[in-house]
Amino acid sequence: MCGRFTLTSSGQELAQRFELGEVPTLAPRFNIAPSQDVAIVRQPAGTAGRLLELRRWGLVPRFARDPRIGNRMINARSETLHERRAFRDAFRKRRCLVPADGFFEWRRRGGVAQPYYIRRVSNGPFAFAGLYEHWEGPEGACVDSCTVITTDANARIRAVHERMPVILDPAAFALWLDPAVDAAERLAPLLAPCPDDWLELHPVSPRVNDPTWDAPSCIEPTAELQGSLF
DNA sequence: CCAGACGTTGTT
DNA sequence: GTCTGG
DNA sequence: CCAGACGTTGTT
DNA sequence: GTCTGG
Repeated sequence: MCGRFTLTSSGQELAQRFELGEVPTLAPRFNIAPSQDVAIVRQPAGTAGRLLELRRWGLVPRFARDPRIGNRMINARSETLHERRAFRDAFRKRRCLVPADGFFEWRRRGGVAQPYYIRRVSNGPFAFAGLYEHWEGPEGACVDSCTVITTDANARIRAVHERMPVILDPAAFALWLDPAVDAAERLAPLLAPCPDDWLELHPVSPRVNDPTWDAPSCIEPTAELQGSLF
């Protein structure tokens, strides 16, 4: 799955990769966690242009009475998107890209959870497939939120974890973002595990476990944690 | 009909 | 154990 | 995802 | 809002 990621690329790199107009450089983030604001790229209905904006990570369905439900909607399974009530409408009409330049997965063995950092071999920004939603509560409260779609891990990632985020081929961005497209049979093929050779991974310090620790040390390679001696 | 969920992951 | 917050 | 709380009453 | 479960 995907519960932490990084975004450190410059505004220029993001603008180039996602075919955006001028984008301000965001503060580099080495430990983006659920409930925090994340950048997304979307194409509003009735337009041909893309825009980058910030949204809360953890999708709050329109029908939610309590927006805290979003804390448990940080991922959506690609296999069941089309039938889940919480995601179905967003899958048809509100798809987005979630720019990232790496993500974390934890390998559990015995009592030890070893975090790994995973990034592109070519080491630049890429896109998770995502969905977004707009929620309005009583008294004018509103939340603009998003979620990251998951799929089976590819062979390389499977050494660490059984699931991984969907990473879209840039050639698929236009179709994925087009709000006029709502044919599940055209979109489903995009939601596959990315090729093994796109990604590389290395173990990192468990400092990344603390969602308030946001520093370059989150992604520096380290030795594997030692398991319990007992 | 009404009430209650609406989700994923991992672990057992 | 389960939920909330980051 | 992980970390940290998980509760009420009364008093200041 | 819509579906599932009772």
